[in-house]
Amino acid sequence: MQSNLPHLQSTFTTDCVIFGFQGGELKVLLIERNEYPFKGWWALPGFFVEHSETIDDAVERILYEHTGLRGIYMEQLYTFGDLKRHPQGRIITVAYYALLRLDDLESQPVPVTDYARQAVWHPLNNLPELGFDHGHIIDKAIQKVRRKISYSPIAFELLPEKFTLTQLQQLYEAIWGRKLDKRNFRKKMLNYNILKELSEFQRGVSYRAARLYKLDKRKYAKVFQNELTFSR
Amino acid sequence: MQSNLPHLQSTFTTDCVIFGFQGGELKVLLIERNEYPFKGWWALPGFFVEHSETIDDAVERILYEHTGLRGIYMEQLYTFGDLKRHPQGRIITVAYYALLRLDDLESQPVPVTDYARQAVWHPLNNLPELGFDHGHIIDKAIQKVRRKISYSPIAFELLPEKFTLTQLQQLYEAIWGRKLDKRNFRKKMLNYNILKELSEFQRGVSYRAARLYKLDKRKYAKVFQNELTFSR
DNA sequence: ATTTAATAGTGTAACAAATACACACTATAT
DNA sequence: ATATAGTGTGTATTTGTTACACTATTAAAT
Repeated sequence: MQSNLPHLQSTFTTDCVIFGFQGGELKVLLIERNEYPFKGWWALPGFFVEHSETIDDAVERILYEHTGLRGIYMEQLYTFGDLKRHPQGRIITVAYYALLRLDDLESQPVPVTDYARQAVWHPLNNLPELGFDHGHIIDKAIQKVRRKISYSPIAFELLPEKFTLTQLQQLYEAIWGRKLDKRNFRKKMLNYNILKELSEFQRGVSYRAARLYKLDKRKYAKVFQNELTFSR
Repeated sequence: MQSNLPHLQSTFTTDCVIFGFQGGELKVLLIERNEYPFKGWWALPGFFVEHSETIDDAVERILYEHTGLRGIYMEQLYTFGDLKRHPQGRIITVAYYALLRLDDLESQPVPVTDYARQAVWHPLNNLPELGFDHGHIIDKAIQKVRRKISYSPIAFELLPEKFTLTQLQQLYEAIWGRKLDKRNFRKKMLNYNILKELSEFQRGVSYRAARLYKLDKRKYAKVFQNELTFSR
């Protein structure tokens, strides 16, 4: 903010907590690092932000490098700048979180970068030890998502296009870590009038097939502006 | 996040949206810049973060330099990193907001830094044109505060220790930009049980003096953890 | 053909919270 | 004494939240 300072190279990173939902469980995509520091450790996907890209662009790039997908829902989370968080000196990281439809992935993601040896989905409730302050970043991310699904329909970013109400409920339960009443959940959710009831049903299950729903995009957009109040 | 990179000086700034409440109005402390770029323009207080301080420390320092106060409530807001936001190249800024009891200030604040010629409280609804992307940062800050007073008792950070219910209501009205019903407001606020009714009353008013209240710190702390739901 | 297992799908009563709404009271200034 | 300006209070209505249990449907196993 001051003048007469040298034109310095920016040195900050971005790290991204990528959430997915599968088998009734929330998962986080972690990489095994192939570079020092923390070589061989698990960590969040993330890298230095290039000089010519915005932070959002850098995150989109990182998401693409690790998942092969573009246009993933993402939001800035917090900027971490403790003096000791990076062994090479104080390097701040602008952390993001992203929400991903796991069924959009064709297979286990293969990162196309050098700094990651592999990328693996880990259940949120059973994470390995992480390098840097990445454990802390994930904590903050889940807290944010927990709050945000109460007033914003971001949960749908984690579900396939067509989903059952039970899947939606299980997702809320996974994020909040608490069981919900089926009848009350359905009543409330259908009352928002943001779901379109399809005439399609689940297939390949050995019990009564559930009806599929999808978002009504127009109403969804309105709700995104106005805010929901979804609690308990 | 990668190794074998030179140990570079960090070059990022922090800017702080300092809110105050006076005369039923929300105000923002702006400085008149005494340095290029944007010399002579109004802008947010903010500066480069030193290499040896955390971001929080830098913000506390900046708050102290401009208000003479320590221990002000503050929270990180967002990190802005557009390529064009700073004329000297891409310098990101980690923006914070702070809430200040204006009656704690003895007089108009005098900044002790070189880069500010003066610091002046401006009504939020009538701001001058600002340098950098600072207008945008203020927008984002007020949105955040607007949401946050719905679930967290941060409003009290803007009021004197002893306040009337009408002052509290006017503060909510100023932040939300909407009139509230007096009876409903009082019922709801008193129901949270976080206020202590004093036997003191307002003085020096030419009409019926209002009762003073203050926070019950113990109950306040609990509510801070558990969250309120204060809407409408 | 019948049974079993697994999950889908549905309604109501009780309670709590939010809203809408109007008038009497009190301190001071003149 | 009276005008002024803001304080302080209650209730009925509507809306939202909670608690709670059984029947329906399908595929698989027998």
